[in-house]
Amino acid sequence: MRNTEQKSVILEVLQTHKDHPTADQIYSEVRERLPRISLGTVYRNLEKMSQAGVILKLELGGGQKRFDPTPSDHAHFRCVICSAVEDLPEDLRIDLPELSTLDNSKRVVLGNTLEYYGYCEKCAAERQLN
Amino acid sequence: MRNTEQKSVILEVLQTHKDHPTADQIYSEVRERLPRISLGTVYRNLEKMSQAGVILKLELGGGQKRFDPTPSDHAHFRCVICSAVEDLPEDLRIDLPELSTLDNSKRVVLGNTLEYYGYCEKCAAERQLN
DNA sequence: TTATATGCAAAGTGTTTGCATAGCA
DNA sequence: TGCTATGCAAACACTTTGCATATAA
Repeated sequence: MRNTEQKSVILEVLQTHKDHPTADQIYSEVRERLPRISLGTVYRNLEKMSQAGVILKLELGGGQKRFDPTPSDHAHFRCVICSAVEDLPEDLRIDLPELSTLDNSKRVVLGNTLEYYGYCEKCAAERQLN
Repeated sequence: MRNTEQKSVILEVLQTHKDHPTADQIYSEVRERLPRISLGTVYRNLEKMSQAGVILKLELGGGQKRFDPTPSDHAHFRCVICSAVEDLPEDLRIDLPELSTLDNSKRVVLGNTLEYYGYCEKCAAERQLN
């Protein structure tokens, strides 16, 4: 993996985020610094970095992939109606079993994500009305 | 939600699965019983049933949504290289915090999924070679 | 009877890819 | 120098949607 300005700007932009931006959110922010960068380059770099374990590619619903600068444990709540994704409080995180207990295969475990799903506050309210 | 033959066949087909088929896998199996059903109908019904909490829509990576007949707790392993999704042994499941502890919002929690990610056995092996 | 569901096909959305050029190592 | 990354645009894969018709309640 070669070091290019595009790649480092993408990573820097991503690291300023506390949430999980989509590729085109990243693209538009990166373009403020590199106006000629292409969306394809953004996708290619995000993909490579997530394969390298530098960042995390999340598939949280809503049709768009999201990217996380800190590949650490996370808990999210996803609404099955409107696809909204909300972060859950840190202290919700539970102690997961030792990764090695996954089984005795040769998988390399980089991390995990925990996702709750259901109706968000807004959709739950609208549901009551029907 | 009206009961139609299409809907019940879709649900029946899904319930024969122990894995998490994609919409077009379901479509092709349903078509053996209802040759004139359309893909759009399959999508519409899967969406409705997942909104109703009857089934679970999973976004596990690989670009395709997957559907699960039993909206119960699940643990998966996803390869960040090849996007393969593997089921993890049942006994891996951990005791999650009481859903009510999520916070004191008015969210309705239907369930949760736990996902590990990393390199699957095959991709881990190929990675060693490089 | 009438509102919801269907089949069909077209449109949409997000993502990937081929190719010629640029630029890192 | 040689090989990887880029920009551009076209192609792709999956999903959603408009519309006229069919059908459950």
